[in-house]
Amino acid sequence: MAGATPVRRPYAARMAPDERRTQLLDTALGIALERGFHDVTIDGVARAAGVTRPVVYGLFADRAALLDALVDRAEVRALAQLAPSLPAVPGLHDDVDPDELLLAGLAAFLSAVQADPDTWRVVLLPPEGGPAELTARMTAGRRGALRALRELVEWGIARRGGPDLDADLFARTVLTLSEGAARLLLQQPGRYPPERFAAFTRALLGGLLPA
Amino acid sequence: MAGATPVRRPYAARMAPDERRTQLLDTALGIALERGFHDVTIDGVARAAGVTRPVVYGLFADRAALLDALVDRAEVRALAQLAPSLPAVPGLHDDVDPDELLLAGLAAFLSAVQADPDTWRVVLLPPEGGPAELTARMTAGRRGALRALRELVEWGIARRGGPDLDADLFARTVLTLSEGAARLLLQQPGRYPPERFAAFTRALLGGLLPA
DNA sequence: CTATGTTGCTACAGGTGTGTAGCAATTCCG
DNA sequence: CGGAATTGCTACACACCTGTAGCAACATAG
Repeated sequence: MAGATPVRRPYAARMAPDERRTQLLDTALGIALERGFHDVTIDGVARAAGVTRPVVYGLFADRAALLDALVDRAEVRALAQLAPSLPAVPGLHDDVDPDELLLAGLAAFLSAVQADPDTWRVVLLPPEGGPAELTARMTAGRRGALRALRELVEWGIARRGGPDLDADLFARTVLTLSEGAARLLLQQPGRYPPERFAAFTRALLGGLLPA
Repeated sequence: MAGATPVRRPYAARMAPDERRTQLLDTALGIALERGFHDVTIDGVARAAGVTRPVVYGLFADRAALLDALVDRAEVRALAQLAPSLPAVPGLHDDVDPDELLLAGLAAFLSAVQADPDTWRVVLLPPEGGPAELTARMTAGRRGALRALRELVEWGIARRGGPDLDADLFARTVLTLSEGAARLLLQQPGRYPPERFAAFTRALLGGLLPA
């Protein structure tokens, strides 16, 4: 039929590098949330953004760099939201109620999650499938969180005078349950509003009064 | 140099289908545990097993079927180990201590994990990266476990007479923490022996005595 | 209405994986 | 020892992804 009309691709809207960069990150974010990190490919992102691969390569060195930038942005955002409400470890005799501190922390965390769900979805996503660097990175982040929590918890246990709990396990418990709560909140905000977790936690802690 | 000697591949040891099948599943298991489901490919399994792809295709229809068989086997094994110690829901007035029931359940679970770590590693592996079917399947399994747990927990809360806890959240808490404990046990059995979790749980529950 | 920089595109070369058709080596049994 | 029957292998046709080199379209300032 027709004599090989080469069919040039319609030119994508031009965009300043910064703008394109965030557009591409948003696109990558969408794919990561839908199908996991392992399905974030340069090719896929380019197509989803309506652009060709070289455009992506102009802004990110390779797939690893793209993913890195993606979680980097998420971490920065997440921390920015959280930082204001991160409590320092009080002194042993300060007049601070450990239970209230924990509840306040949980509330702050959950409301951050609620305020910017997609960011937190990334942070909470299992790193499986990403390159090893990514996994290492996210594991390191979790370890940091755990360390900070453990200090708080040690203070809390000493201060509180209830049962003498294993601080390490308790810190892990708090972290794990908080993440679990966040996941439920993200999946079914209707059924699992923050207040529900607050009430549950309060009931648990209330039962744990010092003898 | 040489006149195109075609270099035939050394013939792999012949094997009856059933035997080969389990060999391939074992190989796939190894890869899954090392690098996650997403890196279990027909090609990779074939190579790791010292065999060519058609051999694998002779036993599994495709990658999805292979993964399905893999987790299938793991689920069967896991359930077989667990079934003997799965408690039925006691009557409201039966003479059973809910705390002891929970502790016994945890102990049984952790000792199953310890007895067959690789099987449980599969069950506890995040399904991310596998095909959607796999994710659906593993999610369904978790839902089943949760349903069973919730019934037990409802009984326990009523029977116990402590604080009136949200049964759904409590069941989720137990499930999440048990999984977490299993993961720790699998990663660092030295630092996190089953008794440590038992002691921690006992301390927690002990603090929760009915008023 | 050009000239120049910017942004995007095409095209290539290569890697790894999927799934299938048809042939070749082995094994086993008469 | 000589056929089946069984088991494994080679080869092919795709599909999708990675990176890169060089060209084409656009935008804007003069």
